[in-house]
Amino acid sequence: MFKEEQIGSTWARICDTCRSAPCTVYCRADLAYLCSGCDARIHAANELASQHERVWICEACERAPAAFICKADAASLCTSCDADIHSANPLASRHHRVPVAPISCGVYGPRAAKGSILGLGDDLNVDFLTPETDEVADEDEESEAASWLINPPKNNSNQLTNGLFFGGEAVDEYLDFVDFTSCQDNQVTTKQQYDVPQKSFGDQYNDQHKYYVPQKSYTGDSIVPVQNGQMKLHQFHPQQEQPLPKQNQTFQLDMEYETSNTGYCYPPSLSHSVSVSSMDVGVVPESTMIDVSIPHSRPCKGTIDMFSTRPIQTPTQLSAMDREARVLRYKEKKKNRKFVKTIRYASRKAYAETRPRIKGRFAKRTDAEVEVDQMFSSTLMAETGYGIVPSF
DNA sequence: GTTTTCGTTCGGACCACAAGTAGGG
DNA sequence: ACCCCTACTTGTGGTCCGAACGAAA
Repeated sequence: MFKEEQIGSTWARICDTCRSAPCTVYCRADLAYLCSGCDARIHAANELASQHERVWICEACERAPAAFICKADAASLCTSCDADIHSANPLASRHHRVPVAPISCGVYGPRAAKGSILGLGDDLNVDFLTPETDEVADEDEESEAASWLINPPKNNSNQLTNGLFFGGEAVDEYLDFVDFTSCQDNQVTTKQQYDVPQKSFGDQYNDQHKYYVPQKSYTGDSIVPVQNGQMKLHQFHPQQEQPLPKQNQTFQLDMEYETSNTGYCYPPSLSHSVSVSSMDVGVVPESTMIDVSIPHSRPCKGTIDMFSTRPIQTPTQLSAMDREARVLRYKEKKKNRKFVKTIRYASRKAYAETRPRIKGRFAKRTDAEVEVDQMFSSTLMAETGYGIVPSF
C-alpha cells in the first residue's frame, strides 16, 4: 500500500528511487513516484524512457498523481483531493477543472513551465514557474493563450488538443475518474464534458472549437473563457459511456452527504471538518470527503507494465487528521500563491482604459467626446460599409 | 519597557458605461 | 419557437482613503 514515510516534517511521498527527496512526478509506465532529479535521470537515459507518460503529483496531498487541474485554484489535484475540495459547496464545484495531461517528453526537472506542459493558460504558470521560465511565459503569453483556445490536433486523431486532451490510453484512464467528480448537482459531470461521438478529423477540429470554447458569455474577445460550469468537452470513446466493469469503478465514490442542522452537508463518516481553500468566496461550509477507500495495491518495484491501463493511484485510508493536515497545508500553499488578475473581457478592459477619469474614478464622457466617437464611427462606416464591432 | 509619531503597505470603495442576461409581450 | 424590447447585472482600471504594521524617537 502507501508508504507512510515522511521526509523531515513534510508529508510528501518520497521518491521511489533515491528515497531521499520528495517525489514530484508519477511515472505511469514505471508505476513509480520520482523526484525531479531521478525523473530527469531515468527518463533522459534513452528514447524509450523519455516516452514514459508522467503526471505531476497532487499539490494538496503530494502523495498521489494529479488527475485534474483546477484553474480557479491554479492547482493540480488528485482525484481524492479534487473531490474533497470541489464538492464542498456549489461555488467550489463550479471551478473550472480539466484533466491533467501527461508531461510531455523531454521535460525534466521541477515543475518548470507546468502550465504550458499541461496546455493551460498562463494564469496557471504563476505558481509553478521558476523566474527563468516565467520570463519565457511572458514572452509566449499571447501565443500560449491562443493555443489554449485553438489548438488543432496534430498527430493523433483521437487527440483533440495536445494540452487539455489526451490521446489513447490516457483518455481511458482519466475517464475512469469521471463519475467520481460528478458528485454535485450543479456540477457538470466530467463524463459529459468528455463525451463526444466519433467523428472525422475535420469534424473533430470543428468540435474542438464548438465544444472547447465556452458557450456562455464568450464574446470572442475574452482572453480567458468564461466557464459557467457548462464547458463542454468530449471524448472519443463512446464505449466508455457504458457501465464500467465493477473492477473499474474503484474511483466512484459514494457522495451521499448528510445535511446537518446548520444547513451544510457533511460527509457521513467524518467529524473532522476543514475549510478547504477552494471556497474563497462566500460562506465556506466545513466539509471533507470520505476517505477514499480504493483497494488498489502497488506492485513491487521492477514490475513495470509499459502499457498498463490501471487507474492512477490515489491516497487510501488516510486518517481524518492526515487529511485535515494535508488540506490545511494545501490551503497555506495556496494562500502564498501570486495570482494574476484574470481579464475575462478584453473589450471591457480596453473601454475602461480609454474611459475618462477623475481621480481614478470613471467620469462621464463630455458631449464633445461623444460627438468625436460618433463621427469616427460614422466615418468608418461610410468608408468600409460596415459597422464597428468592438473586438480586442 | 512603554507610549507616541511617522512612514509604508495593503485592500477595498468608487466611478461610468458597454456588454451580457433575464423576463415579458 | 422566435423575435424584440426593457430592465437589471456584470466587469473593467486608476486613484483615494483608512486600517494595519513596523521602525524610530
